[in-house]
Amino acid sequence: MQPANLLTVISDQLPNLNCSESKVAAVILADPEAATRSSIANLARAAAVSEPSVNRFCKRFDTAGFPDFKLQLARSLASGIRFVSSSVDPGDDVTAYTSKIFDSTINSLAMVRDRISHERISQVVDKLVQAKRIYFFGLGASGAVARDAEHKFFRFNLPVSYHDDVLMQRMLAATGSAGDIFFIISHTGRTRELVEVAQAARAGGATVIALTAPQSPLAAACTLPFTVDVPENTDEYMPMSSRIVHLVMLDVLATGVTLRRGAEFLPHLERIKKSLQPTRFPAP
Amino acid sequence: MQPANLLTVISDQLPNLNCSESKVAAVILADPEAATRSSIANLARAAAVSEPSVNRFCKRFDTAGFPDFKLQLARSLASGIRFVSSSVDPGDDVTAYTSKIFDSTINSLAMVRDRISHERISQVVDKLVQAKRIYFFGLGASGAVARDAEHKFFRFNLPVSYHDDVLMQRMLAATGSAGDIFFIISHTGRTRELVEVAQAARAGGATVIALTAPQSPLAAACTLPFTVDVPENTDEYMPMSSRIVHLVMLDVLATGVTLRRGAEFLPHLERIKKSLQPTRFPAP
DNA sequence: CCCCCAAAAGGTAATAATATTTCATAAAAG
DNA sequence: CTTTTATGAAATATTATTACCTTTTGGGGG
Repeated sequence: MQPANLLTVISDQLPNLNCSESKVAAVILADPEAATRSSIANLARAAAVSEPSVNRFCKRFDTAGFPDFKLQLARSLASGIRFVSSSVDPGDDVTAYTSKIFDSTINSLAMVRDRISHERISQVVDKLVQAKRIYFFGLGASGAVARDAEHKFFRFNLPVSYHDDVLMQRMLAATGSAGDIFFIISHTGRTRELVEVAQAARAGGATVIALTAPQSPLAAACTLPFTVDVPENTDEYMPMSSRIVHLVMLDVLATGVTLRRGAEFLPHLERIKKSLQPTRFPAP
Repeated sequence: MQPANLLTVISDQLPNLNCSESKVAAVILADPEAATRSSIANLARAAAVSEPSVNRFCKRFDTAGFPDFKLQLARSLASGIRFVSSSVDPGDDVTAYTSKIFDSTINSLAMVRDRISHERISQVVDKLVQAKRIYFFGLGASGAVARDAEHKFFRFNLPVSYHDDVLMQRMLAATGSAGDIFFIISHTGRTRELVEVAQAARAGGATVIALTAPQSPLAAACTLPFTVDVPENTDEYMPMSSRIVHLVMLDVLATGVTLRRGAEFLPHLERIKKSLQPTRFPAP
């Protein structure tokens, strides 16, 4: 959707530029941020060329003119900064690592948002709506995700549980049958235990949905793979953002199911909400 | 620090705007991308106001004028943060509710990122680094957050546990003493049980940190309130994004602690990572 | 209840800033 | 010695800003 980063394009084209154009390029690449703020006269002066030269430079890069060029530049800078600064260094101070972690999480979410198959979400919601019973399975960090999922799906008035105990998972999988959904959550999709659980559940005729990495053994082993591609953090200091993405995906699924249930389901939700009131101090 | 997203700022200010300013805001929010491309005359016409009104609008939002405003707008658009005006409607299709949920989550994160006190993060990290023992407490959805926190903090080689059982929480709070940290997570901060637990733990000399809403009874009851202000979703269909924000805040804290521990701590983390290898299928 | 004033909001038109085009000239290539 | 290409000066067009004027609004006295 977004065209290639303007700064990259400029530096790629650097050898093909003529004298005054490359002077302009040099000034812009030296401080792109400043370039977005200056006027054409300013920039021309800084590059020691005439204003029309700057204008020609802009048009060369498929922009309508100088103002449009600045706009595009600002855009590439904004998206660029966030991608570049995504890993935490040992020397980072609070401000630095805090925004890096937030930015990288936001990026993962934005990326998945733009790439996720809505078709597939629809299919998964279909299955969940028809389910007689749902099990959420996860281990380690994904155990917490499974627990959160249970907490969201119990509202739908059907038997839902989460399990982070491999033995329980195996036993439940062995007894699964048509109408049961085993919803398996795994960051890597390569955990042997979970793959075996998926196979066992499938053998019994149950539906197995896996929220996991694409092209993983787990995705291959289930009936309906629901894969999200979250760029792997190789950085030692960086937290896994796949957990977060998984949680949001489950929010989406739960919302899909709620909408499918229709408006007559709302009083039920309202009742659940009300039930918590006595446990709380009144709102200010 | 990154300035707040311009679109978010505009919609925050929406109620404080006068007639023509809100007309301008409406046009911009309806199609921000188009706004970055149009001239001031164009936009004024679209909003049925005069050009100076648009200019005044721009200055109200701390920009130098219309061109600068467009630049900032372009920047906000490129940051992966998309502005979301409406919440989920019963008539929404998959595409609509999926992006609404993602966008609203991303927005909450961006908002907290720009408003959080780094000073306070630092203080909390200080406390956590010095802890002899950490308990994470949460109920309901925050129980899953507490569980995730346990999974992140156990790496630091000190006794960490999570509890979502009120009786356990009470008993542990009663036995807490200096050097213990009770880290209480609550979306509303108004759960009576948790407030009482906080008071009990504090009475015993333990440090009580609460990740919760500002100005809540829980924030008042603890030694070190660590508040995040996540706009409340009044919408029936919309999931709570505070859970996600809390998880990311805990990521930040864990990263802070890791960095404090220094490089000699990395082999320890590496060992933990290696321990999982036999449980997995090899990576492709 | 009305009138008048003050303050705020909004528009018109003049002005300033900025960008673009046209055209002339100089340098390089053929 | 052309022809092409690169470049800048100046004119023009576009766009934004300012200054100033009109209308509206709301709030006390008369």
